[in-house]
Amino acid sequence: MEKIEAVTALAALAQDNRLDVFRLLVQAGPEGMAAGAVAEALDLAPNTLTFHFDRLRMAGLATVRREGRSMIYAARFETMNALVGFLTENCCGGTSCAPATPSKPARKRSKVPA
Amino acid sequence: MEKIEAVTALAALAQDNRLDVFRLLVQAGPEGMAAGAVAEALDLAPNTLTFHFDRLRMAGLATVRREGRSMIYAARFETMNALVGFLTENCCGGTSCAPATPSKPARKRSKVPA
DNA sequence: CTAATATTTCCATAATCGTTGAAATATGGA
DNA sequence: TCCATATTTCAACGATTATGGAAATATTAG
Repeated sequence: MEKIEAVTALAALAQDNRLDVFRLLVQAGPEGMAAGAVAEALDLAPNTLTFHFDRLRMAGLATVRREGRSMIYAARFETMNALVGFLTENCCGGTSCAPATPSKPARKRSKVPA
Repeated sequence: MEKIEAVTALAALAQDNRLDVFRLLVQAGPEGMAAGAVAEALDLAPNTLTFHFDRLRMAGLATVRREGRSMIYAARFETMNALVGFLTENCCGGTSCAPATPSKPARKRSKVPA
């Protein structure tokens, strides 16, 4: 995942209501969930919800499909996985989130291995 | 990690320059890095940098200490680790980022039966 | 003390954000 | 067809954001 995609995905999740929406979609699983059901579950106005869905979709974190009168939104797990991967690789020490690569052997403190 | 902390941390990382700053701090390791060094490395104005450092600190993603005339900023790996944990737990299927509730082994395409 | 360095604080500004209300669009049913 | 349902689009608004310039603060050197 590129940095710009990561920033967009992070921004998409960095909002109270939108994070709730995404969590709900995750819980709903791959089958997804109708916009109306999300609106009712989270008590959000339909137009506000459309705004948040758009953000999630532009960030690659959700997909839509029409089913009758309803729009069914579903989480894109692949993107979420890539985001977590990006954060782990780029914003953590390495595999786990440990202090990164001591460029030279630390003098004062001895580093705890693993 | 609470949801509100996660949102704050996500917002702190959801900005181009700030993500760069944090990544640099991660690379710098626990010893941290002087504000001026970050400014030079990323070509950012000192006041702009202070603004971004503040965000990172308020999100618990960085710490400061004074060393002579310099302010040394360091990444808070613990918070970053907690954030990744939050995302994995709450925004993914479970341990990894797999589709939640695989009630059935996902055939090619099945219409919603409910 | 004064001067230089390193960083922060203050004020201003354009841009973006999240929400609302009203109107528009799409679908399915009588 | 007309009507109800489901969702989107549009226009507007106050709030927040990221950045810039100028001035203030803290520390060290001379």
